[in-house]
Amino acid sequence: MKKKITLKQIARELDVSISTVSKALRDSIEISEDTRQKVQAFAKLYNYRPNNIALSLKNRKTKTIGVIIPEIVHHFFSKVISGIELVANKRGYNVIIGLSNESFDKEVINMQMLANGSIDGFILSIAKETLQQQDYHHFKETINQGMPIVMFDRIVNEIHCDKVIIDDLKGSKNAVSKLLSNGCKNVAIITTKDYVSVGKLRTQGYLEALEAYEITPDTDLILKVDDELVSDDRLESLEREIEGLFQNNKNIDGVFAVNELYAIIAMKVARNLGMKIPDDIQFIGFTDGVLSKHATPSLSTVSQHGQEMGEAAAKLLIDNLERDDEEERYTTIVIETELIERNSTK
Amino acid sequence: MKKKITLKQIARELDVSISTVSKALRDSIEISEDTRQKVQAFAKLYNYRPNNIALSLKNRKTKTIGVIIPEIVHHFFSKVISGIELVANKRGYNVIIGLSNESFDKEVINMQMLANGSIDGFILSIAKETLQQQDYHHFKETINQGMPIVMFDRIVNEIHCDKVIIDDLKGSKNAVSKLLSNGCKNVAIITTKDYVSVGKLRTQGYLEALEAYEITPDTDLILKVDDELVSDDRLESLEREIEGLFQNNKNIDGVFAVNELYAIIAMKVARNLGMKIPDDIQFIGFTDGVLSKHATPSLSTVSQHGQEMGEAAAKLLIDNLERDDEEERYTTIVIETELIERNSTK
DNA sequence: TGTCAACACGAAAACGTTTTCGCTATGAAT
DNA sequence: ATTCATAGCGAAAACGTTTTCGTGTTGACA
Repeated sequence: MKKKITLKQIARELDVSISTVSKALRDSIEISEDTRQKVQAFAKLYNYRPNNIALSLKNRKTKTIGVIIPEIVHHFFSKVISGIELVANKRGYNVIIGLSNESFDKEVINMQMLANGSIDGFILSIAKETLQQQDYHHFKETINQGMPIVMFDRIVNEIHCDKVIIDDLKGSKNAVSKLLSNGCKNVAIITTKDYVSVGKLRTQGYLEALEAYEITPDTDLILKVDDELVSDDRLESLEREIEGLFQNNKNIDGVFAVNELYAIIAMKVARNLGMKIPDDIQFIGFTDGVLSKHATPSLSTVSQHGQEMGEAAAKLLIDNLERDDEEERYTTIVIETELIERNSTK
Repeated sequence: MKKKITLKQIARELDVSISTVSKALRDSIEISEDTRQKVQAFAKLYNYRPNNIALSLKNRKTKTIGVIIPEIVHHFFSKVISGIELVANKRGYNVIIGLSNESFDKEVINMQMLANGSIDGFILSIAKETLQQQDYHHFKETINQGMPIVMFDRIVNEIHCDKVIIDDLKGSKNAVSKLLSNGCKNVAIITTKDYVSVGKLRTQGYLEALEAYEITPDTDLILKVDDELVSDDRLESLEREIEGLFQNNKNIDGVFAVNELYAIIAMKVARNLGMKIPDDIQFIGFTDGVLSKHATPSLSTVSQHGQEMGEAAAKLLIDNLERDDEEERYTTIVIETELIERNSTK
């Protein structure tokens, strides 16, 4: 087992100084051709690589990005990470992951763990609990210490930083408009409680679409589900809620759901009730994931383009990190959504 | 913007030495009650936290685990990460992610990026291309340099290190036996090419189950699909392949697929051909993901318990890192699979 | 008064780099 | 012969810690 070799060891071995070795390896003109070759050959032989930690300490930058997300077993978030990793790697950065698990405390702890010099900046999506408690001091403190943050998807206006979002309102408005233009007269929405910003916005898009078609919203057709974090028994009760929705409103002929799972479950319930998709009832979901694509019938969805969001966020952060003018100008990038039409709509 | 404060700054501010500050913060008995309180108060006021990079350099350990996986937009792998993160965090470690994207080169580059001091050890699952080329020098070198590796799922016997696997053979043998005991007479398997070790093992399990039931394997019923990495047009051709399988073998009444997607697609094809599930034909997949649970009919699967695998791998690695006896004894942990019966089987 | 332990603190090394500055020897130019 | 530029290299500082060792002051005790 030959341990990693250091400059000091090379220096001792070749009977030169550490500085000489360092310079020789970086092709400095100060060093004679002779010694340069000697050093480089030796270094190659022993497979020398500069110690990253030492470099980080010296340069006061780690070339590492911290990413905090609510969960990773989730198509959207893993897509985003995939995008982050892509541009980060291309630009010589590493990605270090923290999971908040939708918990405020874990979010804070994770950020503290990373903010002590381990990373150069954050990319994050806010935990639900944090959104509920509306306690954002940890973000403010981090930014105050000079560590840049890029937020994506679940953001909050109160915090002043770079952001990458989609136009939730427009995306859902489009989707609902599509249902209406496809002939649906009674479109229901399955959404989340309002504290989830995206849920709220998507509900608003629904309402605006109705308005554009001069339809008065019917509160009976708006189902606000308690939580997105779905355990197995929550699933059961969700099914019953949706079943109730359909039973009490026999005229429903279109459903817009603010996420993929709600839409899939609603389709299942509808089919069990004997409705034909898309003839009797049409469905559109939000967030294009593996479920939408492979469901039967395949589900039309509003794609969030998670990978692009990740790429944009990473670009924003790294550009910021490598920009030397100190002038802070925060930008918000809006990624366009895309309505992917499949077999759950006509 | 108040930047992070250092020991040196505290020392200067309070007119004591750096050593005194350091000791005071760590409650050393060398320091008088007076100065201790003064220093601690000051540190708290300025929210002092030791710089992680400096600590890493000094201690020659980073308390960070490097994870290299083929892709992250994948239920199984994200589950594993989730498990790794859980125990890593609990034990004060961070997790840094590298994606090989199934490419040999990216695997090597990623490992080099991390092996230069950024991490204390690796947890990884081998890229397909690496398995094909059978070039494992980067693993050997890493281990030789004293950096421990834990492999999970896609392993290779040639490399001597800790491993976490499932009993692929047993898992698939169980699944196929289940189909047979459910009355299936002609069970087909949809599998991958043999270079993917798990594909090979699962195929073998299939054969052993048949043997146990004294059934002679029919090569027509063994469909070896080219690649697991499925792009959209690959999907189409996969459907046609499976359709061919069914058309040419009308007697098939059971299907075992080595992953979830193959099973879902096969179910779809079968349904389109007018077969009733599970009456005419039964299905079991491998890898319990979101598709299996929410498909209609829901798919019976062999669960790999990804999260547990991640937890076990992290525990193995950290135990190794924190053990001081130098005696190397590699262990292989086998995580039990579980057959989850849903509606695609009787 | 002289000795010694205990106390409280500081200096410095070490981790592995990079970089600035200074030094010496060589040869050329005056 | 003296000056001077230059080539080639080394010493040391710096990044932020922790820890070992040394040192000065105090008070107690013989």
